[in-house]
Amino acid sequence: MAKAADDALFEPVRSDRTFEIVVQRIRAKLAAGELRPGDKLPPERELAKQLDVSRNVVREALRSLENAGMLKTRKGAHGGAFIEKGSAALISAALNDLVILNAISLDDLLDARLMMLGMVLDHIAQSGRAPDLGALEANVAATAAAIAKGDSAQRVPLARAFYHEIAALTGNRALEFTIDAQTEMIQSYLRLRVTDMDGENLLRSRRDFLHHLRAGRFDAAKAELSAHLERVHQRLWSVPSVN
Amino acid sequence: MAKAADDALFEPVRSDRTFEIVVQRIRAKLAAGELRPGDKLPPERELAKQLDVSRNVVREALRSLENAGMLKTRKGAHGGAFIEKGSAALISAALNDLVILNAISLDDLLDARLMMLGMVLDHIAQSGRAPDLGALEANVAATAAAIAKGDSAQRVPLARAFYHEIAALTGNRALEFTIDAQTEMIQSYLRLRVTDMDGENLLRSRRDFLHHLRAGRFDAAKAELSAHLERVHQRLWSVPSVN
DNA sequence: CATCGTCATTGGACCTACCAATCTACACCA
DNA sequence: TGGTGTAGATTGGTAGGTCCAATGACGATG
Repeated sequence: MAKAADDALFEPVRSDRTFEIVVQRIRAKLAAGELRPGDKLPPERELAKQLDVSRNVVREALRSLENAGMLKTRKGAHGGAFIEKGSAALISAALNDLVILNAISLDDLLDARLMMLGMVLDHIAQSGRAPDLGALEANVAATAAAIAKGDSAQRVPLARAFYHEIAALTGNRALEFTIDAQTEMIQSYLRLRVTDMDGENLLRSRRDFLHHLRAGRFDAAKAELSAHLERVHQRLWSVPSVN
Repeated sequence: MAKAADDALFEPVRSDRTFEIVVQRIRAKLAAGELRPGDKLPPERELAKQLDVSRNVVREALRSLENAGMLKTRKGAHGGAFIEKGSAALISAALNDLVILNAISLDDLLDARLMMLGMVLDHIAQSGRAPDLGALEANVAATAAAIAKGDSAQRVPLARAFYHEIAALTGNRALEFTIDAQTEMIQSYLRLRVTDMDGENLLRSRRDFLHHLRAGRFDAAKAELSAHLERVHQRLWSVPSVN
């Protein structure tokens, strides 16, 4: 019997597993806009009955969707599976897995982020429009306040927001998400390794950066950002892991 | 009974669901290098016995890992769950979900990719080193051959490879993966909407691009790339969906 | 020697039962 | 009256069993 020529005469009758079909059905409803963030799916038992599959299959499908960040489940009386709105966590989880699998190095990730932040500034410079720096100003002010109060718990989310606002200067959400994902991923490593950074230095760098931006000196801003991140990254390797 | 102050005195004894713990265990073995791509996990029944959980829980855990692209399962005698090596599919799936959830628009994604490709060229230009164009030359040659033979099936993967090789010029794997993911994601839309592009035009653009690169005219190369992608994207909106 | 059938292995699907968390409603007591 | 606590209903989480289906190895058969 001829074993599968280059173009098979017959394709498999049923390649997909049942739970994958269920996933596709739900994804389709999402793509079609029939299900929107915040909506609740029917209970597992009900869903199983409607789709005529076992509850087990439904659960495996929900697991896939939940893992992909499209769902969250809550127990109890008015619990269930709720549609989430997308977040950078989707991408940062993927990046994290790629680092775990040794497909990319942390070094490359750091460089890539630096390059992309620089790209954002280049893009702004090239567009000729003066960027709206309100969010960045507010962020630096909040950082100053947090440092003054010694509130180090606030520093990590503020740092994340800082880079987010830089990305947001482009108005391109795809870039925002990508850079957010990189920041999240890198911060999850920093949290493990660095105790606390010198607040004064951080603040000076942030203010210089902002100052350059306001004056339209994008190259100088880029250099400042670059220098700051270099210092941070340096720290990442010099401090031993706390693992 | 005091309801949860800002900093809870006691954290929940067990917040994680059992299958999540199983996922963490397996991820940990991956991160520690005890499990490497290609390795096989024990059979579900065996794993359930070892971890002292139900087989159901094991299956849900495997579903999560499989969905994250870290595993693939095969049925049958010598089947099982095998560790995968990472791929851009992880990120492109995440991007796809974000588009589905309306968190980002296809437009932004197209722009972001264009910006990042430009960034790569800027980076090369700035580094001063002459890039190794071997892979790109080969790709364009293969594209020419495919067009001459009328082999349109080869065109899509060749186009993907083309952009991959551009990203690879940086030697930064994180960028490679990110750009690959964008390309994959966008191609999955193009495949739905565009019949076939004019081969002659494509080839001319590719050759011009390469010619500029060889001569070290990075800005001209960038402009050519940009113009080409503009044409492609134009097409994406002008041709009605076949859905 | 090729071909076919058999069998062990392993993932895929189903089912039932029960546990655990959560919210509602209502009875109960101060 | 009003708060308090308890019972019940709803719903996800876990257990553990049965059977089916695909796969590959091995041996029987022609």
